[in-house]
Amino acid sequence: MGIAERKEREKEQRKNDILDAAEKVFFSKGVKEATMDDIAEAAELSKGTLYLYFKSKEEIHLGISARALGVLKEMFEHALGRGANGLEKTREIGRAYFEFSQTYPDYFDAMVHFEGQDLDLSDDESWSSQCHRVAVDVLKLVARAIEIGIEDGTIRRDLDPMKTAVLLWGQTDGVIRIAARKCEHLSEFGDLAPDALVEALFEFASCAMRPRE
Amino acid sequence: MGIAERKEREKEQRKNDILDAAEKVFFSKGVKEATMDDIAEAAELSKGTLYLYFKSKEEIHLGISARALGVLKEMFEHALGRGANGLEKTREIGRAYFEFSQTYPDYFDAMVHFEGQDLDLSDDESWSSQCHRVAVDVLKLVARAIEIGIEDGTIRRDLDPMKTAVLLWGQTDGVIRIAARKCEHLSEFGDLAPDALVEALFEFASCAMRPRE
DNA sequence: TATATTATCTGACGCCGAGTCAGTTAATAG
DNA sequence: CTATTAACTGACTCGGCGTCAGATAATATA
Repeated sequence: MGIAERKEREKEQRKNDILDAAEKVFFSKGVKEATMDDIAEAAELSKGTLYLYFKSKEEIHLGISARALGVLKEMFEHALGRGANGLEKTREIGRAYFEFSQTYPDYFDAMVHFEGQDLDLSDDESWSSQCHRVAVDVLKLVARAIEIGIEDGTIRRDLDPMKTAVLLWGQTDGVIRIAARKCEHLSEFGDLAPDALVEALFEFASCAMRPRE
Repeated sequence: MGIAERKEREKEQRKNDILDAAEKVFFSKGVKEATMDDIAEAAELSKGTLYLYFKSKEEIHLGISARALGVLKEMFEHALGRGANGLEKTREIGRAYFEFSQTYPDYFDAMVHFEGQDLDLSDDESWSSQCHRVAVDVLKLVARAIEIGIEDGTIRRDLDPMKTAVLLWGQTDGVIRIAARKCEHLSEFGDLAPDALVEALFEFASCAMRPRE
């Protein structure tokens, strides 16, 4: 009896459709301004139906955050395949992060939103947990690049991969946020173009991670 | 006729009283959960009166952000007086930032909230502009520490003070956020205690800023 | 001191949006 | 063809933000 499975698939499909609609609405008029009725209309469903698939507007938002993290993870996977050595791979991941923030600014915001949550992991099936799992995967990719660097000698042996990954993540995240949001307001203090700022960060980080000669 | 001035002072006082009340409410039950009626009650005023002093709940929140930034600025000023040289002063400022986040977590959150706004500086008197001005002051303190370092030779000559200040700010901000919010959820991957993470960041940054021998 | 004018304050009310639920419709089982 | 279950609906409730006509207090004027 394949009916149960089909139903299951259809249910997943519905969720996806709703997220598609929510994305359109959120990204066009802003998350705060978007109403559940807007989303319902865009999804061609009644408001009540939305609540059969998502507990709240917040859950929908986190659903989009999960998508964002998925995209980021994919970009990191590609980046990991690029650089010639561990240090370069790490840098490629950093570049991928910046590219992500520029190419998918709305996804970037969604990711930022997730990061701002104090997450409750009690329910494994919640979007919050979903996001967290992907975020951990993403971090592990960074850690992997660092490990490779340690093995091939382009990165200091005394660094702990995971700890350094968290560090790099935090640094890059912080700098990109400023670069993305505040640049224009600081232009009076010289050229602080986003890409210049981010490249400077990579210089800093590379310098700190390279083995001392 | 000193009446106008007295009135002016009283008006400022009222604003402060309202912010005091709002702080209590925001910090005890959370910004999202707090209602304007809660604040009105805490301030022993009617809700309508709040709107004579603040345009919206959001404005009150930004008012608190401005306070937070004020506290941070003061802490940075003290830190600037501490270290023996420019590089050390820069590090002291970093430490002050971490201390700020630990000592005044609610102010830290308020500051984060401000940073998340896409700020409209059209109105010079708005709290948004107020916050921005103090934030720029704060950045300038960092830049000053770097300048001192360049002068006394503890920091590379080729770094632009303001650009580097922005960079350090972003990095530190990002790492502290993760350290503050996400540590417990990453403990499975080794010891990622906030202070250890932040110290590692300072090591990184010092390493990158020091002149190459 | 009595009265007019202005500044400050009030809280009931309008409005809007999140989330609910009793009832309808469609799909599957018997 | 009917019974049962699953999927859907939209009118409704509830609660919070922000408003405004009117009350109250402070100051100016006669």
